[in-house]
Amino acid sequence: MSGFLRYKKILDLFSEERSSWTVLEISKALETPSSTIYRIIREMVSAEFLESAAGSYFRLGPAFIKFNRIINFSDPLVRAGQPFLKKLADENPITSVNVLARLYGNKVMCVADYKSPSFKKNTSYQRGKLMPLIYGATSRAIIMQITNRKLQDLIYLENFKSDEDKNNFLKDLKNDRKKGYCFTEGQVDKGLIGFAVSISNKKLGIKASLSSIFDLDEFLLEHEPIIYANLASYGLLVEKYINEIFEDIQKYHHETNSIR
Amino acid sequence: MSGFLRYKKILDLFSEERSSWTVLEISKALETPSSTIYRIIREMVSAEFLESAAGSYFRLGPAFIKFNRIINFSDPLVRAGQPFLKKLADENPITSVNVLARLYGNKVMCVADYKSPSFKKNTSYQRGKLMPLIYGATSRAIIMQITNRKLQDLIYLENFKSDEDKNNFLKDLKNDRKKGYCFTEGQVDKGLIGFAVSISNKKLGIKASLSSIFDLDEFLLEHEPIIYANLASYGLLVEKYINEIFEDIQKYHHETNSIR
DNA sequence: ACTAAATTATTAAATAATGATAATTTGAAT
DNA sequence: ATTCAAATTATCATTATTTAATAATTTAGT
Repeated sequence: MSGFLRYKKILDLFSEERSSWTVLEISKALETPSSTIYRIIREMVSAEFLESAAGSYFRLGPAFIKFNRIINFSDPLVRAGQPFLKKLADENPITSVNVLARLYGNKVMCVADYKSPSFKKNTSYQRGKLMPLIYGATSRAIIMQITNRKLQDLIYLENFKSDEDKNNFLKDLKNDRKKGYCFTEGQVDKGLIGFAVSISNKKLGIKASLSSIFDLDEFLLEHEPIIYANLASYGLLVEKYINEIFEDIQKYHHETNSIR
Repeated sequence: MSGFLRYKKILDLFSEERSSWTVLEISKALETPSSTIYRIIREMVSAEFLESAAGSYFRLGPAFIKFNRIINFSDPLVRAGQPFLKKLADENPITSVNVLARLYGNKVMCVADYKSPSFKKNTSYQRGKLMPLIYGATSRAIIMQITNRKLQDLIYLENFKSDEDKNNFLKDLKNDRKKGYCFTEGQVDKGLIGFAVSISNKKLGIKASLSSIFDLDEFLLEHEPIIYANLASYGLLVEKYINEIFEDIQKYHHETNSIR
């Protein structure tokens, strides 16, 4: 264990389910002597990436809140898409959860979300949550942008029930790519359905999706065209704004570089 | 430069004002050879703490969004206080911005906020933003909990206009400590006034504040008692919930330890 | 005030980081 | 497709840091 990995492995222990650890627990989990862990933890506490909690436990530190904010105000995808999620929700024919998501390692991460105030069911899509790569429209609309070779690498570790299952998945993906949008039913949350379109920007290396999730009980077939129309138009709008943000950044860098 | 600091120094370059950097720029800023920076950046990109943006620039990576979420769902202060901010806003006599804040190094950081939808003016208090230690009711209600010795260390670097200024500040702070609440006018944002109470939990090492910020133009003297009453009662409520969360955590740790 | 647990300090040995330079890859403009 | 500069990676001897066993100290709960 060396370099940044040393620190990352400790941070990765902290999860929603288990959000505080003692040095001894970390030491056991990583099979590393506690004197070493004590030293590393001390470093991370002084950097505010960890902080001590009650009873010799440690938890994640406020540095993450600070950097999260900077991302919120600077990440092109979040900046461009965030403001439209409420509008999309308001224009959808029934209550919905609306999500911007992107790749994170071999998972999909929601980077912004807006839920209609009266949406009743629980949904897994919340900002910062990692979602499975091969289930749900939100994920499909992202991975359908990825070319075959890289896709193979990405889904290498996914355990499909059978080869047939995997081939069907790939065939469906190919069809979705042609259509330009995705639909799935109950793949992530029982009783919910999802519609999604791709969001991309080559220059910024963005491969993402915009999706709306509905309660199956409220959904009627006649809603479908409106849903698709909304997603398609807001998808394009988000892409347009990403591009504007990209140009702003370019201009800014140009200015700051010529000042010197 | 060694240990975690190596990585933190790079991350600290990224700010709201300057959210993307090239390797060469980082190399210059930190006076470190670019071959070293390239190696470090590569590590951080693979850990998703940084990611490459367009034109050989790098920006903060999605790891921060993920860990921020875990904090949201696990930090006792955020968990306990977040749900009450809207209620506090709704019960205030005029539109307001309501903030939970805590110490972050020698600054004060807002960790949760709720703004009445119709609040018009801009305010500096937004989640994740660092605020000055010695200005604003939000900060005062935090530092008034700190005993003299530690307070001296904390404000050591603050530049007061004069020694008299500093002494007045300390005297006012002592008074506020007696009263149990703080009021300031226009110290952080022109045209805004702030009211705040302390939030603390000894076991969890929490020193924080709950504050309401109002537009001076809307404010009438008759609002004052209601504002104080709201802050006082919600402050106590938040402390009560922090304590319940503390006990939950204790119970959880007890269980997981006895399983083994 | 006592005690066990938590944390820090100290070390030589083991390991990793550094940075100058060379080699390679990438990407933008023909 | 070709070119060329800029970006990135690879190499490697030198230098500096990390490791982990142990001892010393501090902290926190009765």
